[in-house]
Amino acid sequence: MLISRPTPCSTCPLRSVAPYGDEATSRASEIEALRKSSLTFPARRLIYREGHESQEIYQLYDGWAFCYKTTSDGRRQILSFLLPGDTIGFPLLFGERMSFSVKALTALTACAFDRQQLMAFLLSRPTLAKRVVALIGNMANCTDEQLMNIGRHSASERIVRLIASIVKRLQVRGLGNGNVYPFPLTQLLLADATGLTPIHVGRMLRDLRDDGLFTFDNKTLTVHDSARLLRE
Amino acid sequence: MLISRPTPCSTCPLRSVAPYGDEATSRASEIEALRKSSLTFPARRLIYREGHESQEIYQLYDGWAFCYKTTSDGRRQILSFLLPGDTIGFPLLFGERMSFSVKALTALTACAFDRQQLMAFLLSRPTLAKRVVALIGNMANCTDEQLMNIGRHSASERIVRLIASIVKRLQVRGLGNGNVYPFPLTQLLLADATGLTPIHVGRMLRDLRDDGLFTFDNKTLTVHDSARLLRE
DNA sequence: CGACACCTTGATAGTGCTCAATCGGCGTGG
DNA sequence: CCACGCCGATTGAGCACTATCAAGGTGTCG
Repeated sequence: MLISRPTPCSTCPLRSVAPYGDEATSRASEIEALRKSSLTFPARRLIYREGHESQEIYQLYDGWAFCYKTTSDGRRQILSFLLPGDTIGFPLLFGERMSFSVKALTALTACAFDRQQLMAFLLSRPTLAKRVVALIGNMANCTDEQLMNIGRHSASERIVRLIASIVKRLQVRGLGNGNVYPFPLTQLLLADATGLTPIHVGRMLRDLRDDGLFTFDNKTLTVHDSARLLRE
Repeated sequence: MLISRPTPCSTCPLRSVAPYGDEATSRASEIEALRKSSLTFPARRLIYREGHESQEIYQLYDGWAFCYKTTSDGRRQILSFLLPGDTIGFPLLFGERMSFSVKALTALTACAFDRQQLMAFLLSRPTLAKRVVALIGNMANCTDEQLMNIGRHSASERIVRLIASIVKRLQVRGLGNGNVYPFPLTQLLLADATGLTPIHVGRMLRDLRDDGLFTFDNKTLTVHDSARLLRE
């Protein structure tokens, strides 16, 4: 847990993968002892509020969530999406206060850890500490990528890159089936993540669909031109 | 060194402050032993290139630098500006490869550390390790702020907020004199940091000047309405 | 002096936003 | 079962904001 597989190029801040066993489960027994009750959240439930404290960190088992900040006048910027296996509330590892809000996007199941216990455990194991440190580096890099994406790309490029980054992460985790992936995002969420208007996102998605890149409806993404979507 | 003062709201990723002694200099003697030769870079000198390895981390004594990424077609996104006291190449603390480039903005003087030595030292001192960890949290938060700034604010708001964040950092470090601050940024640099065009940045700066917010010329920023610039 | 970097202005084009209306799906409650 | 409300997607028309292109001006440095 809290271990990052080498996700080739994902644009995901919080990225502790391997929910169901991988090379890191050698330590599984010790980690299992730290797990508190597993629990569920309904869709749209606020999990953390920006600026608030919390002693609990979660690992996402199933479902999606997203991290965001809001401006004083109500505009929202989504910082990242959390997929199964990700850690919810990662910043609580190095501070007791969340710098952004997190909300459940779908109904989700997760497992809770005590912030301090988990941190103490991770720091007590040098190899784990190293992995956490590498993970932090990845997180920072992904945020930087997103910054460049929003700052220096056109509307349709932003959408393509955001979706590509999510698809890559889904692939790494073995979610999805061939060219078909679960994809519960709405146009409003895509807009808030890319700095665009939901209406304009809709237009761009139509263009991309007409272009034969991908289609999505009914919370399912179907990639028709995988090479073009995922190339750089 | 590598200690972050509580900078109220700065938008600065790499933020190890206190170049010339503060509460942390209690450990100064130990740290001094780690310092390698101090050195200078001319303006516009590339210090790190994205994707390359390096064993040296620098602490900036004097002058400005900036971190950036470039797209395949040459567009540039500036991620952050580095001020005197900041650490150059912070990501090398948790990885041997830089995920972005760093360039000297002005001529600058700095002091070198060996990456591994420094990391080992910081991790061997629990109180220092804690500070590094807090610093990482701050860095992430500042990048998130910048993401929201670019994603959800108008051109002039972006510029105001970017400049406000820099002014706050200058204030914390005691750089600047009353309402006058050193400010070596060009309109092109502001554009690459805010995701705008240099020409448009110029127009917005004119409007802000006409509005009586601030003026800047000759690498000097004069704030006329400090309350309005720094509010929120 | 020439070369260069930087700033400024104008005219024009285009990208993305705002506003308004329609439509379908879905859950809730009568 | 249907009515209703809400959410989300889609379309059109018009506008605002930002980019692009072109030209000229200033300062600095060799």
